[in-house]
Order: sequence, then C-alpha cells, then structure tokens
Amino acid sequence: MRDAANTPISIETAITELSLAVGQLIRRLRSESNPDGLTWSQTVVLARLASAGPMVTADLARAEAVKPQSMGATLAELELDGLVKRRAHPTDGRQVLFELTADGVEARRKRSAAKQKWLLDAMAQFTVDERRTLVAAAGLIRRLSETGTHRSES
Amino acid sequence: MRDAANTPISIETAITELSLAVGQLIRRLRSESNPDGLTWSQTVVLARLASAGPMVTADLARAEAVKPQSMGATLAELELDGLVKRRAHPTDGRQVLFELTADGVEARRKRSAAKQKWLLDAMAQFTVDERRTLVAAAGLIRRLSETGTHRSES
DNA sequence: TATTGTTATACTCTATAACTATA
DNA sequence: TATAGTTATAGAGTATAACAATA
Repeated sequence: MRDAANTPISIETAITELSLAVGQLIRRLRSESNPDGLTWSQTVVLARLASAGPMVTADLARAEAVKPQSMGATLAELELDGLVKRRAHPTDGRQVLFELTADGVEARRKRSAAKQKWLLDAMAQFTVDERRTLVAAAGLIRRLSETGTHRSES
Repeated sequence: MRDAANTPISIETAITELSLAVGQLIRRLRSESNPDGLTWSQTVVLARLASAGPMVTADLARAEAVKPQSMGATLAELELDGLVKRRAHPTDGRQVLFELTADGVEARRKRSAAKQKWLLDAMAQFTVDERRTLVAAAGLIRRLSETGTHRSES
C-alpha cells in the first residue's frame, strides 16, 4: 500500500463515504425541488437550456448522461407545461431543437430567487476553501462517473 | 482561465457543478449495481448492517434519510432474498431488529470483490490528493444535505 | 397519545425494445 | 445502413396516507 502524505485515504473508504453522501444529497435535491411544480430533472434541463441556448434532444441526453428516450420524456413534460418549445433544425430534418419559452425563462428566474433558498443558505455556510473543495470534487466526480464508459467502442 | 487558486468560487457555480456531478454519479452507481441482482439501495442497507450490526427500521431510515415506509420496502425485498432476517426487539415489542443472514454476508463479500470493480478502478486513477479531496467533499456534502433539516434535536 | 411498523397507492426517473422518419 | 426521435412498457426508488400494535 502506498503512503499518503498526511492521512492515508483508503479507496474503499472514499467510495463508501462518497456514495452515501451523494445519495443523501440527491434525495434532498429532489425533495426540495418538488414544491415549484418542477421536478429535479426538469429543473436541470431548464438550467442547461438557459445557459447553453437551444439544443437537440440527443445532445441534452449526452450532457446529462441519460438515454435519449429519457430526455425525450422530460422534454415532453416541459413542453406540456409550456416551459420549452420545439423548433425545426435548420439543416437536419430529423433533429429537433428545444429552447426556453418566456414562461420557461420566468420559471427559471422564480426558482433561482426563492425555491433554492435552502441550497444557497446551505452553501453560504461553507468557507471559501470548502466551496473550492466542493467545486474541485465536482470535477473529480464527473471524471469518476465517466470512467469505463466506452462511447467509441462498437 | 483565471488563477484557479485565487478565483472566488461563486455559490451559484458551486451549486450547479455539484448538482450535475452528483446526478451523474448516482445514475452510474445505480446502473452498475444492477448486475449483481442487488439494487443500489439494497446494497447500501446491506453495507450499513454489515458495519453497524443489527438495526431497527426507523434507525435505518434515519441513517439513510428516507421515510420508514421506504426503508421497510427495501428491507422486505432483502428479506425475501434471504439476505437479512428479522429478530424481535428485546424490550420493545413494536420494534424489529434486522441483521444479515449468512447469505447476506456472502453477498456483501462477493460484491466487494468483483462487482464494484469499475468503481475501484475509477478511484485508483486518482492521486492521493484527489482522493483526499473527494473524502473531504463527502463530509461537506453530508453537511450540505442536512442543512435546514430539523432533526430530533429540537 | 406517541411511536413503530405495515399496507396501499402513486409519482419520478430511468431503462430497454420496437418503431418511424430522415440522412 | 446509421442516426434522431417517438411510443410503449417496466422496474427502481421514494413519498404520502391510512391503519394496527405497542409503549
């Protein structure tokens, strides 16, 4: 076994701690996002469309690491709620671009202001260093999640 | 890119990055835990019983931050599979203690050895510092998840 | 009356499979 | 034939509500 500089971090420990923590956070995020009338996954898609502009289903699915059918279901709900609308792709008749409607933009705004209050408060309790740790960890978690995912292998 | 060490971390950024990363990891964990025949939540309960010994439903539910009914459902599946068994509580007739069966212990052992291979490999790719960051983040995420949760301390 | 657990029911999230339309 | 999207179906995970037994 290799020596850690200060604290030896067992891989098993890291896995266990991280998994449990992540499980609890996701449950909290889901339970807190309900009251808006928006579910968690809808919120995430809305946020992505807001920051990245119009996107097609397949790209949204890849971005969230879900299957296109799953993303299609989420988009269909958002469309029913009038928060996103579809637009034809300029060059490829198969693809469909999704973008926020005015209601979608408004829903985003209201959500940011009020509904994520607990999360903002919770984040505010951390020191700058702690927040930096969390952001760094987010990048690592992403890498972790993608490890062994062979997209190019047919 | 700016000087990462000195750039103030926006709370919004931290929230967004973390939420997305956590969502992806949980999907990966769930999809990878299926092949054993054990689901992710069953695995977590098994792990906890293995490390903490016999526990009652309500305590397990509190530990995982789910409702007792949800935990009851998970325990019922594990019991059907013969991986946990129930035992009467010595002093309180309402409570039921759950503990691992021999099969449950064996399932744990096999799982640790083989099934979480991708996760072990994925963790192994990180440097000691990176693993330390992840473990530190796990603690922070836990705190984050519990913020504003009014538990029994009232 | 409060707590533990059970039963019944429903919703969210995601997946796989089979299909249509377009490239 | 390959890709984008849709429809149908299913299972995991969890919640709320109503209930029974025990404290």
